[in-house]
Amino acid sequence: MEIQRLTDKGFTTKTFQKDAIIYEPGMQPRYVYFIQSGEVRMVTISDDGKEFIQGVFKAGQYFGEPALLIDKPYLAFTIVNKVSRIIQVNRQDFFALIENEPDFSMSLIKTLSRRLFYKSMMLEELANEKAEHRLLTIINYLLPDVAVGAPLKVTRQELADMTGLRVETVIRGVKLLSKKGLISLSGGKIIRLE
Amino acid sequence: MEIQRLTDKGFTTKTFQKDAIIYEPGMQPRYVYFIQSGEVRMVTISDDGKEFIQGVFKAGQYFGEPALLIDKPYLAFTIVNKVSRIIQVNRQDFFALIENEPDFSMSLIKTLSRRLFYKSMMLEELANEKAEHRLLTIINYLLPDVAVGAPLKVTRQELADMTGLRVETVIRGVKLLSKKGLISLSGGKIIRLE
DNA sequence: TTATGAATATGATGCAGATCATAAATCGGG
DNA sequence: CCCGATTTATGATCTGCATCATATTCATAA
Repeated sequence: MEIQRLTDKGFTTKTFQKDAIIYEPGMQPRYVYFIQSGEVRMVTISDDGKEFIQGVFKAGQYFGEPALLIDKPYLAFTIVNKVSRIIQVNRQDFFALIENEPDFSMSLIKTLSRRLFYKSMMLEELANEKAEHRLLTIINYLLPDVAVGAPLKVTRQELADMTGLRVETVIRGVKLLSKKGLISLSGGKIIRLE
Repeated sequence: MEIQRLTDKGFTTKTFQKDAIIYEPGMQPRYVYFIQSGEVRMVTISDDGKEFIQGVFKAGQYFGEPALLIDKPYLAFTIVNKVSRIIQVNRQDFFALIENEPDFSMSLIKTLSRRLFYKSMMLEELANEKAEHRLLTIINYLLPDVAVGAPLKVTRQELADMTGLRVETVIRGVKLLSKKGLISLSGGKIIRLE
């Protein structure tokens, strides 16, 4: 995996504690961040303090490239969910990585494409669909990542922050979806069937 | 420019008439589309027929790569705005392009990053901000592309379809923004100052 | 010019979801 | 097993924007 190759090359790891802010909107990008372990969330926060989850990144993934690549200040906060060990790769080294490692370049292209896909999907939802539809869409998007019969490890608040809704609306919406048989609940948790 | 190189290599051009649908949601991607001339829009359409503009593509640009790269069916329609001459590059040739032309690969990465940036910005707007704020944001996003003193060539309906609002709301919103001095109008058109 | 369709405009009404308040259930750590 | 904190739950009210209806203005071709 990419992280291994980086440590082999002598890149060092930095530890960030829970709730640490790795960068915030307006800052000029200096690094691309590769996660060795832990988890971070990328969120925008409106004037009245409401978070919107732009993405969640885990071990083996990287974040912060788009801003660095097009040389524009960050739009979002990146905040640590679980203590994380992170490799900061500066602009020069990152460009070298792209130019000298064709398979990294290809995987970056695919990663960007996947994120773009997700954002296009959510944009359509936020622009045109109402609460229940939005909820069903992210739930179905998240479910394939959990084992059959296992629950979705996500709070109603997190669903709210991914869909631009409010907790109360998510709580009511999830209940309705379950009543309609479109999802199945078990002890409050959303369960993957089949 | 990339298009020139493609025609040099013997790729041929196909003409699409206004309002032609190049692809639609659910279709399996087979090509990446390079625009030689003309203009297309990429839109998602909700059950009740409301369009959301995911992007607009003009001469020299290409579209359709993300779906092809991650091998998932299209999410959106791509519809011709103005008669267009388009080069269809199939999967194999497109991958060859990425692998054999390092500068194309880099420009693709930057293009994807720019689109991602735009979508992140709009997601925050649609999730958290109300009509006036959304309008000010796209207007300020679009303005740098027009000459100083020139008007924005965009209808209220198009602004509506980019922001997830309704025409009436856009009309009232634009008027308010101008009253507040946040934008300037001239004969109904939004003007770039300085 | 005038006709005709598109774009802009404006008022009235309805409704989904935000907001506010308060409570019950569940969870994680000592 | 208990306790404080987090998460889920539920009702009441408020509000921004959608929706509907109907003009008016603006372009463009005949």
